[in-house]
Amino acid sequence: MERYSPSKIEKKWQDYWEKEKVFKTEKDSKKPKFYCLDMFPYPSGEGLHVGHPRGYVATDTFSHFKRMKGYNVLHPMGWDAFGLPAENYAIKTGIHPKNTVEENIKHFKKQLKSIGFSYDWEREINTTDKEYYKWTQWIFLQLFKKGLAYEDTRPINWCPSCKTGLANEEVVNGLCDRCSAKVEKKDIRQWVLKITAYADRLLEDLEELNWPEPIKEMQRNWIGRSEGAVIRFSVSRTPFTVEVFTTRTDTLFGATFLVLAPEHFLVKKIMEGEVEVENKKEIEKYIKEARKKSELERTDLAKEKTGVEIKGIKAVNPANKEEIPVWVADYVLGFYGKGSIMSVPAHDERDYEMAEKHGLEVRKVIEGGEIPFTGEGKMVNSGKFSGMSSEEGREKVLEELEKEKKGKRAVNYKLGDWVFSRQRYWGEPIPLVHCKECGIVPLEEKDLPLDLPETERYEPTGTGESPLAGIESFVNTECPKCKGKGKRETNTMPQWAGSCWYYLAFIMKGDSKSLNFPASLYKESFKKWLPVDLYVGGAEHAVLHLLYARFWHKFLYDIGVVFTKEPFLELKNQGLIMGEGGIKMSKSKGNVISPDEVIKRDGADVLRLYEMFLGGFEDRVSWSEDGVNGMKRFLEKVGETAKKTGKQEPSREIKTLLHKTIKKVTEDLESFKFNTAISSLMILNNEMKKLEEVPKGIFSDFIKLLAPFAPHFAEELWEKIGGEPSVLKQPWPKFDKELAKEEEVTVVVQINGKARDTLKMPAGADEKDVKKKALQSKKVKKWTKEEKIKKIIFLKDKLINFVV
RNA sequence: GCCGGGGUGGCGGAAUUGGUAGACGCGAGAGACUUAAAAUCUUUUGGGGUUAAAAACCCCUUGCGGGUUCGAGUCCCGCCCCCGGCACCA
Repeated sequence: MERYSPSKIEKKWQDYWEKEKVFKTEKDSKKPKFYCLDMFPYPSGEGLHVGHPRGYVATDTFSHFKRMKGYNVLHPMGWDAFGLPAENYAIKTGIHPKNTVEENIKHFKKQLKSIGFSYDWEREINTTDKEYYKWTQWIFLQLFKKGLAYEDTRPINWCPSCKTGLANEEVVNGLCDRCSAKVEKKDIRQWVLKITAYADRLLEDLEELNWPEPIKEMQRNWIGRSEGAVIRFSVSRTPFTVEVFTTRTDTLFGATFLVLAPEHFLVKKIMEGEVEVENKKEIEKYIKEARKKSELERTDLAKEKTGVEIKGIKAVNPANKEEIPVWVADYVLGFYGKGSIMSVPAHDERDYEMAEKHGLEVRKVIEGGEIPFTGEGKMVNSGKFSGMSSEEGREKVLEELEKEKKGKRAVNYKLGDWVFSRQRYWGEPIPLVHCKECGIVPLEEKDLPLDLPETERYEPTGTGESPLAGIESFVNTECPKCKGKGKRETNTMPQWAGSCWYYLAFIMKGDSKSLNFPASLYKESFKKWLPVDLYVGGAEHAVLHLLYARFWHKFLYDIGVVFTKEPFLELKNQGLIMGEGGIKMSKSKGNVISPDEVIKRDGADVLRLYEMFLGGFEDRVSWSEDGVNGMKRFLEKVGETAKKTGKQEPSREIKTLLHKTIKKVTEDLESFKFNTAISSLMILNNEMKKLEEVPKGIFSDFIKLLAPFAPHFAEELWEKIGGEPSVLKQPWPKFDKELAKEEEVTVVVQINGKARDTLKMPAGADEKDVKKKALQSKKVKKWTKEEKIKKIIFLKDKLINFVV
């Protein structure tokens, strides 16, 4: 048997596709558009492992399918190339990140090309190109001009290892998302984006998105909207009031103490001596200790509730005018709500723990269960509200508070503003100038891009300033407004900035190679191509890239740059590919499989087929080298079938199977069930192979069905049977409903629901005929001999069930 | 603790949404080819029973225990386990 030798034919067809621009997105096309996007990669030094291309293979297969179905498909690729690895490599070796990135991109591109992806490479983008990041800077400036970017010096997350500030989204369980170092709190001057202004829209518009439910849920949780009230407690012997946020106004009568976070402003006043208390030293000591704790330690649920009473002041419960003690405790978080809470130990588990530990009063105000009881019930000990249900009381107490101006309805979010500046080198410079006369002045559009300056020293300073601060020629500039002396902002943008709008750049590239200003140039193309119809990538970006990009898109919508509310209509997450035996692939375990090896040995088509055949697209799956071999055998068998093609008229049986296969493959592709689509192609091939001669018409349709999965081999076979290339430009086969139906069907005969026999019947046979034939069967007679048939259940072309 | 997703042969996984459980692939067994091996081809392959053997036949089987139904992997109730995410969010 002739060996399947992919290396020659794959190169041949890749060259053909490139030369003939087979996959170029059409500019002025009457076809309906389809925008099919991959999450673009960070071009790391290690290159691809077999897990990466899984999503790419799926979108590529899908893009081929859509093109054959008559769509004008935009399927682009680019590089998200700013980020820490290249910079850290530069620190170690002195090689400029620009050079590393260039090398890595070359390698990645070569790898992707060897898989034969149908990207329109003319639209390739790179976030570190000046013509690209001038736009990233431009969008930042628009945010600044609308007051959505502001300077702040609140304590923020600081990674001591990366020596930079981080966004909340980049802190995972108290650890740095990049390097897993313990994140600290540090006061540094930061640029912050007001993503909270979009909280409600980011939440509401999730409804209309066709995204995996877990991702939507993660975004909902991250935004963390809760409705309740802000209640004011006056503090005795001081001019201050303490505000608390609560969702349970109905438990106000049970608030027996107040707790402040160590970061609370009143605690600061005490430390500064503005408010006199009896135990300042004790409080000071407690705060110092709390500060030392990492976020991880502070939020450890198993930890005991610690705290110190602030002696000498009392708060007044606005519900019953009772004076209650005020405590400072680190279980109350400074950054959530008002940084202070009313403590209701009878109806909150954490407050209960605190009260138990420190001997504070527990007062029951809701009936319904064992203390601490957090459910709904009848209100008691609550003055005139006693007797109401907690749901009703919640509203009534709130109304009363509003009337007396002691509180107001409020919505609180867990989502915080986005800490947007980094004290690192390899990112987009922030295009602002600090001027003594004019304050903070934005650069003008014509002065963009603000180039990232050259330097020999990439080392982060650790002082809260970026390495750019040491480059005098960069820092010292003229104020764009008064032309006096100015100093440039030296922070850079985070990793996520470039990926917030890259899907727009692919559209823009179709209009102008160099991404010129102004934005209005691209109006028509944005209208035509947005939103992205299908977006595929890993689930790890749920609250990072996917949230940030939605935020920027909504902003661009507000300022009239784009015309859809959401950027990505449908999202799919590929499941992880594990090593053999379900172990995670990693360098240290030595079980990483490179697609290069598979391609070299078995070819790109085998790699593509196997990536799609291994299991459900969104499921976690394990790689198996034996399984790869199965795909190779499949293609070899297809090659054998091809040799038997002839002019013979197809039989009804093979026609029926073909049309059933067309139906199945089409439907499976539409619902991203690649594994079962491939399996039905195998079934058809197995049947064709049994024939003496394979009718050419049948086989040519089979090639078309195979083409999106194994494009190189399909092209080769298409040429061999005399087809004009490219098979990928052929229309997708249509199935004939009538032909897809079997002429003869297998009807299951059941006795009391148990299958006892099967009958071959002509399709459409009615109950009478089926019953007659069924009762002739020996097996049926055996089971119905003694008993009477009570009931017959009949399903046309499927089953007959005798109940005896 | 809360929220999502799961649990089907030796393995990866199918099952038209209530209708022959185990498609397709891998692996394994037997045979053919070969000096031999690999590759390839043919064939068997959920477990058990019955049988000298085979055909045929029967029973059991989708994490566990109940239920609804003529009929349950699929629906309902109660458990157990695994994976992912969130977690002192007031």
